[in-house]
Amino acid sequence: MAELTISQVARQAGVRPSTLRYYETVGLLPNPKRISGQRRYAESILSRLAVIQTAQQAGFTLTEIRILLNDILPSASPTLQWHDLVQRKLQEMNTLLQHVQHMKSLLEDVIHCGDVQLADCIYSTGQKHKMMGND
Amino acid sequence: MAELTISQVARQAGVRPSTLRYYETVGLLPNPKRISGQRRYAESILSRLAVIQTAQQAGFTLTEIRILLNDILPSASPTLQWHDLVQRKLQEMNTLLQHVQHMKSLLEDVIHCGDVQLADCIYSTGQKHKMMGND
DNA sequence: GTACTTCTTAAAGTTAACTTGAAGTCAAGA
DNA sequence: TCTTGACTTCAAGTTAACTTTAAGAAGTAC
Repeated sequence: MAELTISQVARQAGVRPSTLRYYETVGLLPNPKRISGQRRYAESILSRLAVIQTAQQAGFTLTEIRILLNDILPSASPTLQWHDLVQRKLQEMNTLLQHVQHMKSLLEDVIHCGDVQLADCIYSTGQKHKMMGND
Repeated sequence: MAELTISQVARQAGVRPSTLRYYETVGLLPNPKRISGQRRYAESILSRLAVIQTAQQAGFTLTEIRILLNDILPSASPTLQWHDLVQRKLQEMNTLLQHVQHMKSLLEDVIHCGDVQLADCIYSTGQKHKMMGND
């Protein structure tokens, strides 16, 4: 089984070596084997990194991912905490989704302002959205 | 016409006094009149702040808002730059929207993982989404 | 006149997720 | 042997949008 240097792992995972060292310091990656001081990784690190990236894309913070990887996944019965975490994150995503959609409609409204009293228009658009309870 | 202290403005606008001072230092607010060293604002500051908040909710950064308020709005023909800015921001919002929706579907997929090999499931869910070009 | 509140400034702290820089080690190649 | 390239650590820098802190001044109430 091939052992990978930090820059090989970095290239294959699409991150920088410094990112991997950083992940190590914050406890996201285990301390790898060393050969004359240099890190050597098993290939399995790549799927761990993929999990991290997937979780990141799903909106988890690195702290949450660390908890997930180190505390929840290795535990005997991860179900409860895991589902709680995902459900909570799903809630956050829904809120964020509404927020983004609100931003969009705000922009779409504002783009129909004439140029004459642009500031006034932005102001009244903001007020209108406030009225609509879209905040 | 009543003149407002910084904390009155702050309360009415729903921000902290320190935020107003900060806005002043970054050029978002003009230097207000002083009475024995203390800031006094005309009520019109409130609609300017509302414009700032609206623009912020629309996803503009403070730097963009500063440019908008100081450079574009006071200029004779703001049309082009203004529309460009809003269109670009609308693009960004659409991208963000897709991203958030992607996060959601990722989470919804992952929540259907059994507990047995959760890490594997997250990994393969991530791969699946990669395949779908949803990244 | 003193206690209290609100204001002032300038500088440093906060958060997340890294990145950059400085100074040094190590192994391989010409 | 000398150079080159990749690695090492640790500390500090980056970005955005503020917040906090410290130390002090000014106005108001009693």
